[in-house]
Amino acid sequence: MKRHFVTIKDIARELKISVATVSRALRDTYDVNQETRQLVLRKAEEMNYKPNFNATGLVKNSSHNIGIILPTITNYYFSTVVTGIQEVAYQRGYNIVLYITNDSAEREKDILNDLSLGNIDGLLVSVSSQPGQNDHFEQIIADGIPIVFFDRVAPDIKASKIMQDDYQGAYEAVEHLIGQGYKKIAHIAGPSGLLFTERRMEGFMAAMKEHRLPVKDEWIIHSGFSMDFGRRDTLQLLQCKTRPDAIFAVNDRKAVGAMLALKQQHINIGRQMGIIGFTNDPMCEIISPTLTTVEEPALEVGRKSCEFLLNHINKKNFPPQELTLPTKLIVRESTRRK
Amino acid sequence: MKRHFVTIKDIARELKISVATVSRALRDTYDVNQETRQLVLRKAEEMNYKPNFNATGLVKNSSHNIGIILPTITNYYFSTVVTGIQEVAYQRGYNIVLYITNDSAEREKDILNDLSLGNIDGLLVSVSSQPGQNDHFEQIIADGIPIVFFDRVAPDIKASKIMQDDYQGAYEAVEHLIGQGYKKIAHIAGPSGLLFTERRMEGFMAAMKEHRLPVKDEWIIHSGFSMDFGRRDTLQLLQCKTRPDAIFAVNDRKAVGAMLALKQQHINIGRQMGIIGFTNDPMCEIISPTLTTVEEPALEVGRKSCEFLLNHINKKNFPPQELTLPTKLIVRESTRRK
DNA sequence: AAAGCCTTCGATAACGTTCTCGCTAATATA
DNA sequence: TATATTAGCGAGAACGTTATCGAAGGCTTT
Repeated sequence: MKRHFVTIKDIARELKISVATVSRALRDTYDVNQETRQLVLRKAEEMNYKPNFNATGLVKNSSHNIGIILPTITNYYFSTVVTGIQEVAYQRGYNIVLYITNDSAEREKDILNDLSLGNIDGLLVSVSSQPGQNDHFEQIIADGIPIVFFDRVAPDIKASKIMQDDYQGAYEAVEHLIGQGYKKIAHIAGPSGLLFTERRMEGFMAAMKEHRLPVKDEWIIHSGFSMDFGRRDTLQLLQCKTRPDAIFAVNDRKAVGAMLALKQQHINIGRQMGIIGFTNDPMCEIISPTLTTVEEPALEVGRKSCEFLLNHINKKNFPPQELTLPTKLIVRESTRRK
Repeated sequence: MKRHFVTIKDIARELKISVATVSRALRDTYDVNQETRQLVLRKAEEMNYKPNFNATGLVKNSSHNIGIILPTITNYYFSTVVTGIQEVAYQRGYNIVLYITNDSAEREKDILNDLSLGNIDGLLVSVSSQPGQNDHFEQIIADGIPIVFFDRVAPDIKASKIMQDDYQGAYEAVEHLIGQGYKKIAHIAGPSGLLFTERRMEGFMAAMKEHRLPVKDEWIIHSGFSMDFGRRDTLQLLQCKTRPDAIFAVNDRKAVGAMLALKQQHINIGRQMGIIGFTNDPMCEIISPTLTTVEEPALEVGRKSCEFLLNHINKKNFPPQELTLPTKLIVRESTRRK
């Protein structure tokens, strides 16, 4: 029943050298003869040696675990990001440990408190959209645990941040709408206080200004990210004194909510009201008419975030960096005027 | 920079007792006076002591990690299951380690080989749908690592298995179709060799037989789980000598694929052809007409799987069990004859 | 008063690895 | 030839915890 694993002791005994030499041979080439090194490597392979993380962790004070804190994994974007993270973590021999906040700032704080920091080498975080102080993150960084933020980044913290080009993506989205002949463009946005929400807003504003189109205050609504908020925001837009003729939604879920509301009101999507989303969730192709959107490089965001974090963990003095990945406009039926 | 954690040594020094006593006090009440025990517990609380998993793991030969092997997490069912698993794992102080196979039997095998077994206390598995031997799982179980299978279980392995009631769910789905007046019912199934695929097939057959409805061979198609397979299967069904008037799809994705194909062929969904799926993916309510389906208790499957696995890990001689959770029919527009 | 039994605790050895020393032998420098 | 330097390696401590063994002290029983 009880298994026994091959240890460096076994290798040392077989080769009649000391464990120290085996240890060195398996890691650096420092202070060890190339020949003995080869000998050890071959023997290790032959005996199917696998390092014991508990032992290395105990002396190195590390765990080979990286934590991911995010609002949810049951949507396309986040589950894809996690897939990307998993890909590189797996390659580099790290485990990922998932913490799901359900988009609650309080739960986020609880997790951070419970978190036995000794059990985590680094943290990948996408913050909750609920307003809240972010000083608990600062605390953790001060404790020496590196954090990389992705997508939903905390604006005022000095740490690496990976995002898609929200400004540019929004700009192109709105420009596309304008090119299709829409003029009165509304924006149903996410909660304020989130960096990417603001960037998309700025991209929207810039495009409108560039084409000298007016933006009414009533055309801009901040609310949550869910489909239902999209629906509600849209119904509200329909009450405007000057009714918009197109909607730029902060994400696909809200765009879909908007479409559902419009269908219910028998407003023709495309002709009477153009809709564009953000993300490129598979549901864009399921809904009818199909939804024009801005594709986000979710997989790549995941991969890069993880790579950055591992750099922070393994290289001393890897400075915090921000990385912005490009987006891509995908035109479908919901913005076809016809 | 370098943090220092509170250890049982520190507690021992403060209390002027030995580490052995502290260790005992923190775990069992065995061989330790209630008073000293209380003293230790209070001190530990006060000093904010957190056990070092590397140290316990080293002596106990465990890791507090449980592995999850599954085809993908970018769909509603699996991401929800993972959420459920995470919930109970988190509660019980276990980390979860994700391995994604992309539904490839080969990658599954690779992962199992790479898997440093010393680094995993147990495994939660949903097998790939590609045909392949499952003896590598047997090997791992023989090595003393418990496995719990969920959803896509390997039929011939002696281990705990958590599933939804696929037979009953399918039975009710088909009975619903029959109740709506459909008589020529086709089944676009998953790949054969998977237990739940077979169970749904059996439920389908039983309902048809019960109501004395004939089942043509050409009405049954085995293929993959993706939307695109659903589309292709449906186009094939439309070529049948006797065209079916309803389709029971093995999951929602295939059902949606079927709907897309039907829409493309201008066949009215509901009136000319009823459609029912399985899972209750959120997209059921997005597509038009909305999709009737059988809801799976994904979250509960995740929770229970994890609970079972932790039992296997922590209790000696916890026998392998099978658990079947109930499903629920959800009627929407795609089966409304009107 | 001796013998036996609990109860409670401490000393110490593991667990597998890395790190710090210091030693030897070989080579380079003076 | 004498002295530094260096490459290569081993001994042993350390990391935080649990397990084993036995000791001390108190109690009961004879």
